[in-house]
Amino acid sequence: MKISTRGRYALIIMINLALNNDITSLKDIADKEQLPIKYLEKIMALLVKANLVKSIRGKDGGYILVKDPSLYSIGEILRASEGNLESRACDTDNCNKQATCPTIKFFDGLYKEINEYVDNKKLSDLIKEV
Amino acid sequence: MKISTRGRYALIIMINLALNNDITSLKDIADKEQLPIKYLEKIMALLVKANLVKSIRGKDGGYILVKDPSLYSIGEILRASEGNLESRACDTDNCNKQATCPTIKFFDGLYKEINEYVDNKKLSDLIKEV
DNA sequence: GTAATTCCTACTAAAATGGTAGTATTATAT
DNA sequence: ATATAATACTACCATTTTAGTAGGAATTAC
Repeated sequence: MKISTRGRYALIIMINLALNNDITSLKDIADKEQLPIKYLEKIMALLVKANLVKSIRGKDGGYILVKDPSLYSIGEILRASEGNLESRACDTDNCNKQATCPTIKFFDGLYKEINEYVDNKKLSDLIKEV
Repeated sequence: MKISTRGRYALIIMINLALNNDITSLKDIADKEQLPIKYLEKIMALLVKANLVKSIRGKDGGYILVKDPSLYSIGEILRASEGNLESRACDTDNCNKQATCPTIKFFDGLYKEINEYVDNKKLSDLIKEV
């Protein structure tokens, strides 16, 4: 039921990019936040792949947001880094009891609550709260 | 961000006890639900320890609920089986950046949402939904 | 050409998950 | 009393996930 460090670091990366508002190297973020750069690299790859940030290669390269911080929901950042936020671990498609399973509605309701919360919160909201 | 099978099986166990409304052996539940009895045993131990069910040892023994299904929140069942439902994996007590960390409020808000949802849902609600 | 950066692939240690196995203990039915 | 059927307890284990580390290739500014 936890957001792992992968998702949390992704948020921290995005917050840094939003605050810096310019091309920012991973090294700068890693140094400032005291986080392992090699691990951040892997997380950044997920964010790039999801088109949440643009990368600029070569010397003086780095990363930059592709839109205004107010247009990023926390949900899209977490989904890009953590995978979907489904709270039900079972696979209803391959479950032969799904028609009568009393837990499905509960899990799907929880899923909806979580998604609503994370999609309504924006990256810009996190920055304001500092 | 998932409830593992541990929590889901705990719910299934509790639903079975509620529906049967009498002393019920784990074997009966395992057979009916086609789940591994030895694994359910371990989950049941957590439920007993949390005083959610009473165990009756010896022949014709089994387990029985200690209160009406409407008095069990799903939250207390999940917390007993899964541990707390905190969505933040970092340890704020031992974090030297907590004063300025912009993610804490977000995580604590999500935690609150999740707990509200699971605490308002009752075991009896799941049964009605079958 | 050099330095600084991203990109890519592979490896790894530790923890969590989802079990299994065997035995001890308890209490009931007969 | 004893066989039986149940819970209680302890130890083990395979797989997956998490949280990294390592090394180098590709790219670009200067």
